[in-house]
Amino acid sequence: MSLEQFPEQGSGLSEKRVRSRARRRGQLIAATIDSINRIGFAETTLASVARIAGVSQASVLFHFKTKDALLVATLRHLAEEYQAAWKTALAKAPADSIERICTLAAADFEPALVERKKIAVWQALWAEAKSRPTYMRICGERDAERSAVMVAACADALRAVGRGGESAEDCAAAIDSLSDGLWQRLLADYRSFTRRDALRIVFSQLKANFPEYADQIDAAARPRRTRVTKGSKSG
Amino acid sequence: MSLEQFPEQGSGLSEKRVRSRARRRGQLIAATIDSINRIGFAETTLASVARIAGVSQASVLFHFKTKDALLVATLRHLAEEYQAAWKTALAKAPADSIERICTLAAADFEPALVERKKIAVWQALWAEAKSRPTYMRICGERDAERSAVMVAACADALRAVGRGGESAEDCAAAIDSLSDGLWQRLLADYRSFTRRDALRIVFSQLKANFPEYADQIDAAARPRRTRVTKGSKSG
DNA sequence: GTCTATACGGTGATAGAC
DNA sequence: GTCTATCACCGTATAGAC
Repeated sequence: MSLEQFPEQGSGLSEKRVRSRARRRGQLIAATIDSINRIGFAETTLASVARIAGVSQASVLFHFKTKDALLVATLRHLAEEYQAAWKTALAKAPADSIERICTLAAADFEPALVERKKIAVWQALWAEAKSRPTYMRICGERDAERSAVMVAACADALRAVGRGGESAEDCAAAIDSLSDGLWQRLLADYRSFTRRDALRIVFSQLKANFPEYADQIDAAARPRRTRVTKGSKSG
Repeated sequence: MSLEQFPEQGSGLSEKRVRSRARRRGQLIAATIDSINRIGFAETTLASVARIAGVSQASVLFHFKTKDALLVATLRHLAEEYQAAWKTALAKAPADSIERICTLAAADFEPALVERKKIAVWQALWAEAKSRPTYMRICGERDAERSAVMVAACADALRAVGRGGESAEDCAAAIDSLSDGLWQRLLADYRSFTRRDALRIVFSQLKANFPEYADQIDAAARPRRTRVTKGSKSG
């Protein structure tokens, strides 16, 4: 989950140089997130990002050739973080299908992911995605892979309790759409609606959909020990 | 559900004049929706709206003093349309609590509301709302009233089946958040995901949450005769 | 009411010194 | 790499003719 790779210019740079570069880019992406969070996507300019990062406008453009490239890098960063979160969680989860469903559902609300400013940026970029093919592509890839895993887990779980005739797609769509809606609410009602509220609702809906697994779902809901361990990069 | 009222300058204008004005404003709001739908919120300018509406930029500013006023009017228009839709639906629904829940849940997906371009505008304006107090207020009012009705209906329904101990707030939040998420998906997967898919999933979740009312929910799901009758203005 | 013309500030991007 | 200075352009908004 390193911040950025540079496939464009991978060679000829000392490792130190590369890391320094990556750090700067990370700072600028963070500043972009801050800016969108504070003043919104439409109002975010190179000037606002530069000011928050404490550098000059030209410096931003030195690291990202264009404003658009900066925004795309920001979106990609969030998408990668999201993907890493659920993949890591899934890797640690038992192989049982209902456990996998619970794990995937809960992973959406890991503390690092539901930071208010990040949700704000997701919403903003996602809203713009419709008219920006590049954004759409990045977001689409994010969802496709996860969605496939969720559908498969739902199909398994349904089959295991003799409900193989029901639509696993619909089941997965219900769970995932609920997550999306709860994210939205986390952004809107951030004072009165918390991550714990969201998790409680998610698990209540899992139980409603899979009453046969009620005990297991309760058990999965209890260890609120959602260790994120995000820093661990392979290398 | 008339397009616009003019509380600011209500007097001294002939009725004809007032209506002509309202029509123009309606056209400009429609053009704004088109623009946001096509090129996104950030790229929408007075020029783009004027071009779509087929008038000059100055003409837009004659009817809406500022660009911001135009955007606020657009958001307000959508919010009023939304509110009118669920209120009308609710007025025609039986008084039974589960019927009211079904009606409210289904009202979110009336054909007039789930036009792709309208969802696109909702998403865009909602994403900006965080950094625009005025938007937030308009959206907040929209949700507060409806949410209260939904919570009350859930509380009734739960009590009626001896589950009064469960949280009606959570129940309502689950239903409403699902709707929000499904709206998002209607926008993203508009080719493969339709209004009917959304309705099917909503009703499946209602049944999962209220298995005691399965028959009634099925019955409510069947009459897909969602007449909108939107034109009827009280006069 | 609608237009054309225009003022004026801010925006993304470049040039070139350090 | 980072800065200041600068460019061309485009955004909102206004003025004034018709």
